[in-house]
Amino acid sequence: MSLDHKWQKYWEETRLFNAEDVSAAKKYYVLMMFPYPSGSKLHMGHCKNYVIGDVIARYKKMQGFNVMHPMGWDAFGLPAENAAIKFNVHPSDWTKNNIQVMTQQLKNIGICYDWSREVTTCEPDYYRWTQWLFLKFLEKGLAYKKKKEANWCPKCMTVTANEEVIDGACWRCKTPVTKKELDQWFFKITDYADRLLEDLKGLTGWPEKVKIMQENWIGKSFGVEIKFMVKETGDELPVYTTRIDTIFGVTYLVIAPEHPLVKKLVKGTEYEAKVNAFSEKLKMTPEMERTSDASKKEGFFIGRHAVNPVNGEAVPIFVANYVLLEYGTGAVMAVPAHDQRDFLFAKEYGLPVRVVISPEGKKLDPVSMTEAFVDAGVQVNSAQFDGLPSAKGIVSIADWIAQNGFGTKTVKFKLRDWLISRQRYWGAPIPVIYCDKCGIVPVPENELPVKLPHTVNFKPTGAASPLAAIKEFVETTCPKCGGPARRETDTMNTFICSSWYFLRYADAKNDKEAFSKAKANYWLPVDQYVGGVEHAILHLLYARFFTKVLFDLGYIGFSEPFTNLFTQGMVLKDGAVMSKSKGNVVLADPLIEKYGADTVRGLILFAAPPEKELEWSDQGIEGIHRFLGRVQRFIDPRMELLKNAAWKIEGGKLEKEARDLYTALNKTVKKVRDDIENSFHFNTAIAALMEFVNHLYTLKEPAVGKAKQDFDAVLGLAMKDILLCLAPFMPHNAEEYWEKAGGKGSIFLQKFPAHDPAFITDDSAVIVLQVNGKVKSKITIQAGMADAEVRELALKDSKIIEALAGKAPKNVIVVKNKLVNIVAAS
RNA sequence: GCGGAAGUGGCGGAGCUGGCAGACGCGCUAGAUUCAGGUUCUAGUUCCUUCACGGGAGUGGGGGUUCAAAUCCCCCCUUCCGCACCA
Repeated sequence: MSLDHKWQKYWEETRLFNAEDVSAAKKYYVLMMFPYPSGSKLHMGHCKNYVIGDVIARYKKMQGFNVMHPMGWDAFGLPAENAAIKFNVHPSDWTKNNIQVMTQQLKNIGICYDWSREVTTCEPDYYRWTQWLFLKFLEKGLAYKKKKEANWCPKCMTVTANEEVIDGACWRCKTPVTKKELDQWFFKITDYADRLLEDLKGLTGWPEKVKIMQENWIGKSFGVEIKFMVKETGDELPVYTTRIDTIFGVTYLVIAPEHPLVKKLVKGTEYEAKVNAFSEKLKMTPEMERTSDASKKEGFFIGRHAVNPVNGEAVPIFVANYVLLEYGTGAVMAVPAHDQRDFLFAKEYGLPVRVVISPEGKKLDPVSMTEAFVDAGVQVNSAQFDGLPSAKGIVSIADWIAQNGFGTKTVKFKLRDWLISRQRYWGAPIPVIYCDKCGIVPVPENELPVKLPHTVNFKPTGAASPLAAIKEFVETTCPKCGGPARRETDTMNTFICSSWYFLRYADAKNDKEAFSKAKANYWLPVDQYVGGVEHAILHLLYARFFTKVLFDLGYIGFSEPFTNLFTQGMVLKDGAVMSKSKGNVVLADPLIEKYGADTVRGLILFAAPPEKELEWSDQGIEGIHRFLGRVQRFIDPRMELLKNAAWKIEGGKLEKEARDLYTALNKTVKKVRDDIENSFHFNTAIAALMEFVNHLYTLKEPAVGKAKQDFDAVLGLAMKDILLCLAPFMPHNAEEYWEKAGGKGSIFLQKFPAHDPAFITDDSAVIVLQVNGKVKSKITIQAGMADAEVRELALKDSKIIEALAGKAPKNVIVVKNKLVNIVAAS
């Protein structure tokens, strides 16, 4: 049996890394974003993620924490279904098979999971609780059904959430999305917009980048909703603006072509057909195209006018492609002089430009302007507000409008409600029933789970989920009145499954509830979450939302799920992210086979700091391999010293050689600890260990007496500490030496070394001597020598005297234990 | 366009609150061990110049602050990432 397997088996059999629900030790919950069981063999990209988490888990265990490091599978979702269709197998079989393969692979690189807490989101004992959570949301009015135009991916044949549309395309398959009107289930994430934004401030353990991305996505803005009125019909037409200071510059209004009021306004007029054709066209245009060229503004007059409440002026109403139905009120007041989009549109269609904000000390000419003036300035042409700085104008005009009932001050968010229904098979069925008499009826909790039928006809049809074709599934009775009823046939977005899995790990086997409150409150929030930055918005926003809802419902006592977040850099190959579809994967197995798991782990960790992207290269693997060899060749002949090594040494009583070694050891241990704890910079931690091992090879052991005794004692400790420091990174070898050295039990039950703070500085210091900032000489002094004394020595140094060439020093700067810079006339 | 991160040898990367630029590793060169290859060990390896001692330049580019700048300030260039008609 190989060394790798020997220890992997040992860890598994001794359940060494299983977390305790009750423990005197402090808990530490380290979690990797769980993977999608895609069936691709483990490649270096995967390896990097899991090895990072593994190092943290093992390190924390050696610090005496009760560590929970679980693993599970985000197992529902389109790729399984698509692959199943392609290979003509059932998604369930495909998924199960993949899980098996991936589990083995994770074990092969020696990741220490608590497998007893494994969760698989496509299993009924998991999605039962996903469905239960849906019912809770429904109960609280946080889930609702609405007919709405939604993003539709023509390839995946389902609707998607806004968060899943990247650059106007489906985030999974990159197909440009179109719009489709369907009856859809939504989660009211907008109710939580403010808290999701506010609580970001408290997430001090999150990367700034991720917080900024969430902030932008939530997109809070302060403005005024102002009521225009359609002159011809008397309809109210509210618009939203953040630039109320420009209200007197409105020269026309623009409505989104899909706006319901538009239909009414043009009904029976010559514009009706034109508007319909226009909005149809926009609907079919992929969003990417519609928004790709910011300058291509298209639209036309619809024969109606709107009255500006502040001055009674009637301005023409247009429809145009650049106004979005979903944001604000779906209509905007156009101020071409001060908004670039309006400006371009006005120039295109010959609409008037009216300046109402003037730049300080300048005059704008509407005719000769080449772009909108969007900065702050002074109010002009703005009735009683003339002369006011526009920054004050925003406030005063808003107040005045509110007082006169022209409109109200409003806060808007870019964030929209989360569309959660999917017209696909491989997901958790939405647990509701439609009854002609009773309407929408939730499935009673004791009837959960609503099991996903094991059909073979799971190909998407386009209009409805494949479940709709399964009579036995659809036809049911109403839980309320007992009459005939139909089941909902859409399934849930898989991001729901992953929005609470971190809670399930705390109590994975519970068949009475999703998780016990006590266990959840013990284990969570997650102390260290690790994952890819690609989920900065999607998963991380949804998980925060779920946590807040569950907190409000009283199921948990915390409202943020992840205290610390670490986003690791991806592994690239030939400049692209490693992925099966790109055909640029470097598999882990062959390398593990050849060099052993520890060498592969070491290389990944040593090549770059973990947050950085890593362009894969095998170069360097020899270096790690050699290092392990050097450790072995050093320890083997000195095994007796290691076996007899003490746990603590009195530094003060050591002879010089031993004391120097002891100091070097302490510095190394401190560096390793600091690098792990402060920044997860495992690359420099490993480098420090290499440096120390190199140093050991250069040492000459004193021949006899106390000097030799002391030295040997420190050397024994040094070897022991090296093993302990190495253990989180290269666990198999560490265990092996630990055993050879007669260590009792696993090395992971030992304490990680701590440095002796009294011995981290050398007795002597090398001082750099500079003349005018250039190094001219070096001297060795007693560490901590007084500045005046060092200065004296520096000025007496022969090379310095030579460099000065008789010139008198103008100034001498002494930096303690570091350098002396002598400033002389040049 | 807006926001964020980054730019250091042939390569991956180190450089803490300003204080010897290039730790550690790869690669390369020379030597030792070896029948040979591999392994291992020793020495060297930023660039220019010099037989050498030495000297000069150097952290994307240009300015500045300072005794001293990869590090702080200003301007510019490049790359990557995110957002992008959000009114």
